[in-house]
Amino acid sequence: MTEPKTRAEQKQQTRTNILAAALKKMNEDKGFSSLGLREVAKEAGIAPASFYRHFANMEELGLALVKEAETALQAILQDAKALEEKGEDIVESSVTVCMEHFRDNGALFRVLAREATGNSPLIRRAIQRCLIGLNHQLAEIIELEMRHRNRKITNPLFIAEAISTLVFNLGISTADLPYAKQKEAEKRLAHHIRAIYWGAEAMANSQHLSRNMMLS
Amino acid sequence: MTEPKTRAEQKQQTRTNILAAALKKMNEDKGFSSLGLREVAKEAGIAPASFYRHFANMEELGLALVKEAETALQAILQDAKALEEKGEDIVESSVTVCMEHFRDNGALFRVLAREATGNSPLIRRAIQRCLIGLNHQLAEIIELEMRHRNRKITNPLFIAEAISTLVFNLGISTADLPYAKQKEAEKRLAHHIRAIYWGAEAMANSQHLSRNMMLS
DNA sequence: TGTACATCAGTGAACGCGCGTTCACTGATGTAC
DNA sequence: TGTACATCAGTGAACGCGCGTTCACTGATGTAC
Repeated sequence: MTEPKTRAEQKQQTRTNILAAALKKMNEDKGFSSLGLREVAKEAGIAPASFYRHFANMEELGLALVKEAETALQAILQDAKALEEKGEDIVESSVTVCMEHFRDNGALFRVLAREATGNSPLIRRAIQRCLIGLNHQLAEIIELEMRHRNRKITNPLFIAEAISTLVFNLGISTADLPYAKQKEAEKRLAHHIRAIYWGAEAMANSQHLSRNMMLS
Repeated sequence: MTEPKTRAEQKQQTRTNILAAALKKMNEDKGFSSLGLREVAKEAGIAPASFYRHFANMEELGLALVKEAETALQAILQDAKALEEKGEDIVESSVTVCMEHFRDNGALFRVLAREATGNSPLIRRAIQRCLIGLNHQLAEIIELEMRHRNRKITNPLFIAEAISTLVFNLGISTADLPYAKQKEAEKRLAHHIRAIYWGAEAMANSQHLSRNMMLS
């Protein structure tokens, strides 16, 4: 039997069920702010009142979901870093890995994107902090990659910001599309990112490259 | 007196009031899906039942808002095109103009961004169509600009997509920040866009440029 | 122009409904001796 | 090990509330003659 035993484990299990229920409901209806406490409780198989044994209100549930999403995003970065260290083509393979994660955790990331401009200031700030942190980590990975290849680019943090914005948006808007469309989106995304890399490198090298490349 | 006279004008005025009320409420609470019919009616100064003289339900209101946002976005593109024809520095000045529009219509664009992954499939599809159309128009402007300057870039539509995504995201997430922060965001945004332009040009010229610029 | 009638934007009251929240409770699990 | 007591996750009933929607209405505006 995989039945949990202690009370603490039981409780943890129920909490997990609530989070899963919220995610499932969001995948159906879309949108956290239009998600009701009773709705979640019903999906999770508990009485509405039981919800309060785990969260003081829906906002706290939202914060817990953001934390889950943050963990999932960290996992993507870890994968990307591993690829980098293996010396693989970082753009092509990172994009593929990314999209896989988005496929698995589409609902989770959609919460993040939605609530980044959502109802609760608390949740909004939590997401902002999360994304800023991720950008810094991505910037570090990019710098590492550049050093390995003896390249120079301008302001890696800016580049990281541009890349993560694009990945995030494309990823979310295509996560529930059919496979062929996703693959096509991957190509576009890889193209975008490569353009940014090249541009950043061109900017860094602009001192000793022909001036006629300078644009606006 | 600027009092309207005919019944049709009166009705139009009330409709406008409803849209304005919805926008105002959204700026306060954020989020269309958590906006109530009664709430909007109250803000607009009409009885709840009167709402139905203008919209069959909240979703129709949402669609009307999307249409408004689309018009506002078109205005941005017109401005950008005008700048291009004047021969000004298109990146720097377009970004400034863009951010001005985002400041004026922040609430409107936030609706667009939110509901792009929102509750109503009808609204979602309307927004998708709108954004795709805009990307095509932007791509045309970019191609025009490139021809004027005797430049070549890769796939202008891809580039337009990357640029509009970045502009849209940065614009929305900074529209309600203090002025100094906005100016700083403008700089970052201009940097991103320039990197993309340079990258796209570098990619287009890669045949007759030194190979060591090829990255991943 | 004046009169009789039609239109229809806006109203106020009423409806049934599902919401979030509270509370005293139950009963299995955990602990002390 | 057995017994008596404490803990606390989960319950079911009840609450007041604001929601979306309906309906017959009002009365100013518009139209026909």
